[in-house]
Amino acid sequence: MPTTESGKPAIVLFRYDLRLADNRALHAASESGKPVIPVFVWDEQTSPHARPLGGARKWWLHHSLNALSATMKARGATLVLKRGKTEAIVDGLIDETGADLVLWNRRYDPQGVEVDTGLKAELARRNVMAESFEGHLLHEPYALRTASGGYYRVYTPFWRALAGQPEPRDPVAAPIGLKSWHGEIASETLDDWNLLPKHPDWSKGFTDWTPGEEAAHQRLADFLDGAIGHYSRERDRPDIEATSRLSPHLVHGEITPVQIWHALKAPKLRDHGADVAKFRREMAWREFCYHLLFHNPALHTENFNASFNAFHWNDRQDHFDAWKQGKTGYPIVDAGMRQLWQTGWMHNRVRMIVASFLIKHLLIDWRKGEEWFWDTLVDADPANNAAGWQWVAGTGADAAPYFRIFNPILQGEKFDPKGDYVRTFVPELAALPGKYLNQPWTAPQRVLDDAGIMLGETYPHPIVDHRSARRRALGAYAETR
DNA sequence: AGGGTATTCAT
DNA sequence: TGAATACCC
Repeated sequence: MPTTESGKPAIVLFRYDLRLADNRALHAASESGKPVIPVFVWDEQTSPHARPLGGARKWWLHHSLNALSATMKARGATLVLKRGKTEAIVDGLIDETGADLVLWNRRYDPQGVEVDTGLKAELARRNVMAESFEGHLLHEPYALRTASGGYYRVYTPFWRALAGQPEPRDPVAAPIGLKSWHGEIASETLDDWNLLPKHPDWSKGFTDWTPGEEAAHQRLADFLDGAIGHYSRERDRPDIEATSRLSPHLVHGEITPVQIWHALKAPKLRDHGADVAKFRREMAWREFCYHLLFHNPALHTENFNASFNAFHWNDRQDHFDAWKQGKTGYPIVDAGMRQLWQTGWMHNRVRMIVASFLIKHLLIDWRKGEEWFWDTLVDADPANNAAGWQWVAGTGADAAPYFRIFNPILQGEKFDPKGDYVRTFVPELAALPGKYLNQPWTAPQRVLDDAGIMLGETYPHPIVDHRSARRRALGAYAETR
């Protein structure tokens, strides 16, 4: 559009796409030559099914909005904050500013789609232009279809289909000069939103993280300079820095998978083809989960495989509490749960172990675990979290077979061979020799004494016995088949 | 992206 | 007798 066409402003809606680069809506607004009004809309009200943001993500959102706001300010623009129903907010802004164009990046969670579909209809009714753009996936969900027109329910064919797609679009640069709207617009303030945790101690351990677009790209650069070199071999090792840790940046849209995909083509990675390929496959899991969510709005509340609906879950609160607090008596499980609470994040391998433990050893409903993760993970993702839990539970798409029950002792020994991870997050076991580290209850009394451990006092006895819990789970699952 | 156990195989 | 293998859960 020519820059002279209209002095009327364009509204750019920000949701969880807190970035300037590869932001197609912002880019198009800027290209239009119109003055731009950037608005972050926090809408948990339009859709009755909207899921309120968890605590850890609220912490992240607070800091990420601060970062985005500052970057915008440096470019002469002001980020407006609004909370409430999207349509009402946009209507109000149009009335206030005379805006005749609204732009946003598409979302793929069903509640987001619902809100944006409603908005589009409202704008059409008002005769205001609306434009939506490809959002935070490599490919639009409707672009990948099985031969029979359905969506993929199995990962491997999904991966083949994705790998057979044309390269994802090129990322777009951050707009060079943002022509901002200079009228006064009432904005809410971050302080009003009370995003930071009420228990201030909680987020004290979130020191590994720097929310915001700049930090996201720094994280990617660090990963490509370092850990990706041994990604394929070490990605399952929670004691080693071998993963990208990009997930919280991705879920807040500070960086896009498209940017990452293209960054993986850097010449310096030429000798790491296997690692890059492995990482791309993990990116494809994220994509796969979003496809599942797109087609299954209740992915976090309903068994994907309905034959599990009759399954009888255990509701022992004391077991659930022990799990949440990292006091199950199984060191690798407890280390994971404490890493989660202390840092807002947990290594993926350990997520599978603790989830398997909750579901199979304790027979507690996967939804309860999913909710806890939703509240405590800085990367809590509507698609990955729900699909991941269902995968472990055996209720999900392409799920782990029901009889696959992780042995927390063997998993600890295999993936934390030196015990560094357990010793970091379960310090009361730090002096225990590796031989007993994942099964302290088998250590001779003298060894426990030497390590300063009193089972039942300084570290709990196992809350369930592995062998009998395993048998119980197999029996319970067999009944539902 | 597993575990447990019986059986076979290789010293 | 311990390491691979097979096979079921």
